[in-house]
Amino acid sequence: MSELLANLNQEQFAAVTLPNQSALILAGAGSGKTRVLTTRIAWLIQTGQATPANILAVTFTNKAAKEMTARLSAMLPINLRGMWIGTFHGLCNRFLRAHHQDAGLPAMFQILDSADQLSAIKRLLKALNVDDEKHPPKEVMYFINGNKDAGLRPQHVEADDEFGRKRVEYYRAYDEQCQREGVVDFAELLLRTYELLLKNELLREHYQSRFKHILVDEFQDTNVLQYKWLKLLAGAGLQGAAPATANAIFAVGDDDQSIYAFRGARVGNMLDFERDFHVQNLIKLEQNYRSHGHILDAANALIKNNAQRLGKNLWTDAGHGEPVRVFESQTDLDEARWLISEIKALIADGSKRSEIALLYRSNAQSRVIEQMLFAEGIPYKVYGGLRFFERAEVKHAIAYLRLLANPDDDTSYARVVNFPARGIGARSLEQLNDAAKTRDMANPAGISFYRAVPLLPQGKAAQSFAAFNKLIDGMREATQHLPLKEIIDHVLDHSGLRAHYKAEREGQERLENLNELINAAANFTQEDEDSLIAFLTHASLEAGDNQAEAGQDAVQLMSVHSSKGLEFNQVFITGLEEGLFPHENSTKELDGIDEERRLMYVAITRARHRLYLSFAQTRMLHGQTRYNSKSQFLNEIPEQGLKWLTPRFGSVWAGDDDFVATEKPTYAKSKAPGDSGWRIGQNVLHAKFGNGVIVDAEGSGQDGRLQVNFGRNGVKWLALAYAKLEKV
DNA sequence: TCTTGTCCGGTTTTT
DNA sequence: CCGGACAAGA
Repeated sequence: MSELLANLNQEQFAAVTLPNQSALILAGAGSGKTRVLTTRIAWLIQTGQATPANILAVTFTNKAAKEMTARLSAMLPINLRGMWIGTFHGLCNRFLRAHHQDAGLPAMFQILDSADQLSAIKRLLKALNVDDEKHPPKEVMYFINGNKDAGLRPQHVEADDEFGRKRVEYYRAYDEQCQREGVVDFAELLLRTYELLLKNELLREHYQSRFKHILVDEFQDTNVLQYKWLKLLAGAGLQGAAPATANAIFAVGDDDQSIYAFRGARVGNMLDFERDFHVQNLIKLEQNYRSHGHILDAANALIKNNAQRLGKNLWTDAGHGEPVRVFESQTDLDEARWLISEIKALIADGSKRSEIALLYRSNAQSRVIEQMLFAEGIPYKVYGGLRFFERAEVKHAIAYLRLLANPDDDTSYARVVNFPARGIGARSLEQLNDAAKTRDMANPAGISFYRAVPLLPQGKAAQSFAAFNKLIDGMREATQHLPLKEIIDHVLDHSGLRAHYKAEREGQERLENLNELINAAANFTQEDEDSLIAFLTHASLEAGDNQAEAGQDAVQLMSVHSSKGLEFNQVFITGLEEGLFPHENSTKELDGIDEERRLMYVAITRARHRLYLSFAQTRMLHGQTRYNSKSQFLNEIPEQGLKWLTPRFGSVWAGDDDFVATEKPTYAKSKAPGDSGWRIGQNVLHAKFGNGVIVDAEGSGQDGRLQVNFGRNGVKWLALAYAKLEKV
């Protein structure tokens, strides 16, 4: 016990040993968050306050869940089975597999990843003859997911115009299609689980009495539905305050690191949680064990510019360390050249390449840097590309496997019915689609492609489809009792995938990936479950690491978003320019700049010993040279902690108007009425609509109109002469 | 039905 | 500028 709690600082200790009540732990970057979470679980068990079966620990990424499990098994000499540790989606999947009947799902239900979902929606819209100019599939997808993430079914969505009604109709049709095909998308995993718990009292009470301790990692990233789900599991009721009988939720999060609002995360959940669960135990972990003082000072000073924080200040006893280095270059190419020389120097000084990270706001920025690293022969690894299970050839193989498990999965059917080519084109598939829409009493929603084949009028197409069905059935029978690895091997041969890629000139790499799939299957061991289903779930839920060239000591390139949770000895934050970081699109969203600033905060706090910030005066973007001014975030970091590597005076950035250029500059769009001081991106307050941000403007002075995004209150055009707007 | 050209659009990402 | 998505020829 004392061993368990040894070496915790005062706040960590307090958090770990809190009494059995809900608590919110504000854990700053590098403050030992994971350690507190895992030690808390171990402590609850060791002191006899909980059994493993009483624990539910939920994270956002598989990586975090694995890390937690690994650390726990190092701490506890007991079997961790019975404890539910996993991602929101993973846990919901587990729940739905166990209660698929109550949830109205087939035992073999398949999980659609985002790409599958998009193609399912495309197929649906095509079948409904929807004009995809007016309703682009991507937007329909965002609409559906946005509503599911908020816990809303089609009947809950209000639509006040024709356009809105149409989208709700598509949402409803999409849900019907998924139901018929026996597939669920990511958001559905959560929503289905939530709804089942809501309506089934027996199940709800069972899980409520089981999970006495619910622990949540990265709480600031939860969306509306995830929070509702947690409340339900905790027995906290849906409205208002939780009763005293509610289970304890131990939430760990950092509002300053909330960078996923764009995908539905709601920081406000932290405040709601405090209120709903009468949180008396708010503990701040502010001692940072990662970075030197100057780096933390920069981070603290920057994030102070955000309003609406829960408030937190990182400190360290590791000393000031080195100043933050700043480099200004003429062009993006110069920036890359400087990066290379600096990296070479660091390596020459004995730094490991894998301890050097190059961060950027958007992935497109990596190209220039990559090219130069490649030319110089410096090993590097880019994160954020295609992942293993997202590769086309792997998805094809998976589609065949899914059809073995569930032939009604139309997305998979459509994907491979003509791959490799079997003379079944778009025309034939359309015919089949028509046949599948046939409704009768037995099948009010229509039937799947697979089942529609016998309904086709005799002809060439009907024969081709029948042959394909036979192929699938044949493979299913032949592989029925084989181990997973041999199932896949059989499918690769009999589907013709292997032969297809063998014949292709550049198919070598794809073949290797298919073999890699067999390897993955061979290493995949799942105890008491149907191994094929388990493997398919694994493929959907854990897309697999990016092209990991394991073992190679390489410089790390990634977007700021993907750097969250990681740390490096030396960090370069590149492209610190207005329009790029902060990104220009962010100015059009409510609180957009604040989220960009949190992003910058995340970036800064990745660095242990040395932090570099760089920006370029001109940058090639979309084939055009853009002239940007340096990022406002640079101005928000106090000068005394900075060390400029380039001279500051004579900089062309003395003022935008003094700009001297040989080419005609293309400024970032900034039209605003006259000199009134209104500008795009400005935050404003309106008596009726509340807080908003200016997105567009026309006219000038008192004749001008401003377009303002008021978030949930909509986007409005306001005439300056009438509307009373305050700058915030 | 499969290959070649043109057009468009272009943050961030996990599950 | 560069890749993906779709429309016209072999």
